[in-house]
Order: sequence, then C-alpha cells, then structure tokens
Amino acid sequence: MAPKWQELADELRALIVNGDLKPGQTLPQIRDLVEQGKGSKTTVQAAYKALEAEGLIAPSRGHGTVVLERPVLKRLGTERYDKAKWRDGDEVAFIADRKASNRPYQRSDQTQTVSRVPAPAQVAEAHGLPAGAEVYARARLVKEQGRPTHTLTSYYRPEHVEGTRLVDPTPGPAGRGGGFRVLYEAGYEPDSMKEVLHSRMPTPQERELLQLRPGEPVVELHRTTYTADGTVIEYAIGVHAASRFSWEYRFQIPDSAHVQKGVPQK
Amino acid sequence: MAPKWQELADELRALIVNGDLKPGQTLPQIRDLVEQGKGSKTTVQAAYKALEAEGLIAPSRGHGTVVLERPVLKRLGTERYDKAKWRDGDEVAFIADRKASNRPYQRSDQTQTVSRVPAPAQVAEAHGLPAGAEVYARARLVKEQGRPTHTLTSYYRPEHVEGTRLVDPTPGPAGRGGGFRVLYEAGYEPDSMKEVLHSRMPTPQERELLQLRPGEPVVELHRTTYTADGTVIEYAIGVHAASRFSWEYRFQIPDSAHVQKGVPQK
DNA sequence: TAGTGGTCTAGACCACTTC
DNA sequence: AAGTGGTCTAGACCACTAA
Repeated sequence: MAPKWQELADELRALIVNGDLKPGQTLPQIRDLVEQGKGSKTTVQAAYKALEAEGLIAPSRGHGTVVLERPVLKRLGTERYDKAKWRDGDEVAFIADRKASNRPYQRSDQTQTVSRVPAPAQVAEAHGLPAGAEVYARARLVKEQGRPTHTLTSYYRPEHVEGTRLVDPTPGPAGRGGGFRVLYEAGYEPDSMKEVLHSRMPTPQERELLQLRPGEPVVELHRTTYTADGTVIEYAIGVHAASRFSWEYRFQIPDSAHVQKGVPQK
Repeated sequence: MAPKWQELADELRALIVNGDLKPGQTLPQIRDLVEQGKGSKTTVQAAYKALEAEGLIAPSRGHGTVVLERPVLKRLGTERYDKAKWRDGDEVAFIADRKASNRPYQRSDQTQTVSRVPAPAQVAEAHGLPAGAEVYARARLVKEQGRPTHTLTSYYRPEHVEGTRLVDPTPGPAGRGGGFRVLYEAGYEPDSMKEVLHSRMPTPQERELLQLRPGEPVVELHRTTYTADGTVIEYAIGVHAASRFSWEYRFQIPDSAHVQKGVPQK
C-alpha cells in the first residue's frame, strides 16, 4: 500500500505529463485538496514537495503552485575551445559566438577573483606538485542574462602565469581571449584536454550561489589542459546547474591493436 | 530567519562533514531530539529528509539513521569501446577487463530484451528515418553485484541487423563480443562515436528500476555510433545512477583555421 | 517485545503576493 | 485585506528491525 501523499503525487504528476496541466498553469490549491478529503494539509504538502523535488513544479507564495517549463539545454561541444577564438587575441570570435546563439552579451555575465592558495589534493596531483604547494586559483561565476549557470575555477602553476595579466588581483572579467590567450602568450599553447564529468546533488552553498531550485542536481567537470609536449598548464573545476547544459564529445573508437594517432594517450 | 528544520539540518550536516559522525554511524534518534526541544517530530523529520535528499544519510526503520559512505565512482573512458574487445570475437578481453577491475563476473549482471518498435523522435532523426518508422530496440539492465547501475537501450535500423543473432527474440545476455561484434560481422564496422550527456532527477519508474535512493540524480547518455563512411549504425540511450559513474574524454583542442584530422567532423 | 523511522491528522500561526 | 504556500505542534497509529 503506497502512502497517501505518494498516491496524490502520482495523480498530480499524471496530469502534468499528460499535458492536462501545462507549463505556467497552477495546480489545485492545497487547502482545496484538503477540503476534498485528499488528506491533511501536511499530507497534501508532502505530495507537492515530492513533485517540487522532481523539478516539475515550483511554489509561489500568495499566488499558487505552477507547472514549470522544461528548459532548453545548452549543448557544450569541444568547438567551444576553438583556437581561433583566443589565439588571435581579438574578441570578434567571442562576440560572433554570442550573437550566433542569440544570447545578449553583458560584461556582468562573468565575475572573477584571483588568489594564491594551497593546491587542493586533486589539483596538486594533476600539476605534479607536492601536497600543499601554492597555485593560482582563478574563480569565475558565470551568469546568463543575470542568472548564474555555473562556477569555474582554474588552477595554474605559479611559474606559468606569474607576471601575466591573469594574476592581476583587480577583480573583473578576463581580458581579450581569456586565460588561454595569456598562457599562449607566455609560451604555453593549449593543445589537448581531458574532461571528467560526474553528477551529484549540490551542497547548500552551491544551491544558494547558483540559485538552484530544490532537487536540482549539478554536474561537476574537471578539465585538464595540456601543451603539445604533455605539460599540464591548467586544471579547472566547474560546477554546472544540471538543467542548463549537456555535453557532447566525438571520438574515434580506439584500437589497442594499432598505433593511436592524434589523441593523447597519457 | 531560517526555518527551524533547516537550522537543525545545518547542525547535523556540520557533524557529518566535519567527521564527528563517520559513515556507518547512526544519527541521534528522532524522538530524542524531540525531547531535547529541537522541535516536534515533524520538524525533526523534515531536517532528516533534507539530509537524505542530499545523499548524506539513509534511514533504516527499527535500527536508526546512518551516515552513508561516499561511493567510489567508476570512470568510463573511451577505451571501454576498444575494438580489441569485440572485433576478434572472443570473450578474453571482456573477462580480463572484469578481472582487472576486481569485479566478479556474473551472467545475471546483464539482462536484455529485443523488440521491434516505432522509433522515438530522437532515434528516427539520428538514423535519418521518417517519424514512426520501425527499428529494433535492444534494452539492457546492467547490474553490478546484483545492484542495478544503469539501463542501456540500443536502436538499430532493421536492414542492419535483420537475420543476425542480435534480433533473436530469446531473452538473455548478449553473445560473444556484444552488439558491435554483430554489426562488424554484418559488414558495418563501428568506427567513431558521438556521446551527449546531461543530468536530471529520475522519473519514479527509473527510481524503482535502478533502486535509486531518494534524491539521487541520473545521467542520461545518448550515444551515436558511425561507420567510417558516416553511416549511423546504432543510437543508444543510457540512464545511469549518478553516484556510480564518471565520464572521461580526451581530445585535441580544435582549430577552425586548420584542417581537422582524426576526429569526425559531421 | 521493544525500539526505530514513516505517515497522518487538526489546527495554529507566519511570510509573501495580489488586489 | 484576502488568499496563497510554509512552518510548526502534539499526538496517534503503522511498518519494519533486532534482540
């Protein structure tokens, strides 16, 4: 026998997925359902909480509980790292990219702070540094039309970036071409990458920082950037609101019986 | 002023992340906290529910509420598709793989059912078929030591697999070398792939099928497999328990100013 | 059998939005 | 001011686990 609140949640969920309740419409009011004998207020509320955790509905005090839109996922492919966007040092490619995807550009869409910190364990390992060695951390909070979408913190070896504008302590958006441009100018041209992803529920701090609705997961992305000779020049950790992104990768099927070309083995 | 249940949740969370409460230990009993004046039973329970949704704790009726282990993520790299594992048609590579990762092999770890169904929209598009055209769907539920970890459903064009052992309606695990071996023998050698990932909360059916704890997200993976001439020979959709996997990809940083080698452009 | 967490009720009061 | 969802209480009873 399923709990009463679960049966009510199933009933309401069916209305939503069948389209009887469309995005933007409001669900029955909690007090009404109590009067209809669907259960006590606590019981009905439990059903609403469950649907909220599934990302189907959002409450709005004084107004009602509305059915949410299914947001469009922004697809992140490897072309977002295209050398043409940063190597030549102008912003044309960036702006063209923004325009093509129909997203207005605002300077406030990205904030960054740079600091010198002891390397977290994963960072130290990736850079081949002893535990606790100091690195530069460049933390960004990226927003889309005023709403935060993800954080991204890049870690650099001091000798790679010391004296460049990357470590300039004045907060503000990155300069022309971003961090890759700076590394390129310093003689460390980004050549290949490794990205490792997994998903989890956010910490309370992340939930607040990214303004996540209850029950929204995050995707944590660990990106290692190498030069052509295999030197690690950046280790970055991103925390993305899961409802906003998808990731796309294309690759050759490996064949351990043959020599591998083009893709770093490590 | 934060709600009372949230303050209690913060208090308990701090005990867990600080290590005062280690994995396997039990939290204070709900009735005790009620007696200590932390709130009514409903209030204390709300705090416990919140921590459960964050994946920190799990209730056990009659026993207590225990702090969960942080599970080890199994990393999925592209080498899992290595041609040596399926092209030569023996199971040596498979078993070696299992042994290397110290996971006992059981035939019941994978079940599959094959059926002929109208192609879902995304599948039809990927295969270049009209909406509603029929395809073969091969659905697997994969388990690790008896616990489900993910589902994986492959869709094939009928003319690619008709008459092969792939469409054999008898349920059971795939034969030697799996689906790729069959496609290879039929003259369609898998050559490259595209994988698209995103994360979301599971549907109630998925939560039951994968035995997900409340608040555990899933990662949905869409995999397109191509031959060397660009023909799509498989479109597969996987739903993975997020707490069990991470994905790893290595790639060259693209350069639109140059000719791309080795990686399919599409 | 005792002890744990899970569900449920009826009702009070608070916080926020809308009119 | 009226109406919405949010929080909280005190207490009852159920479901499951372990000794």
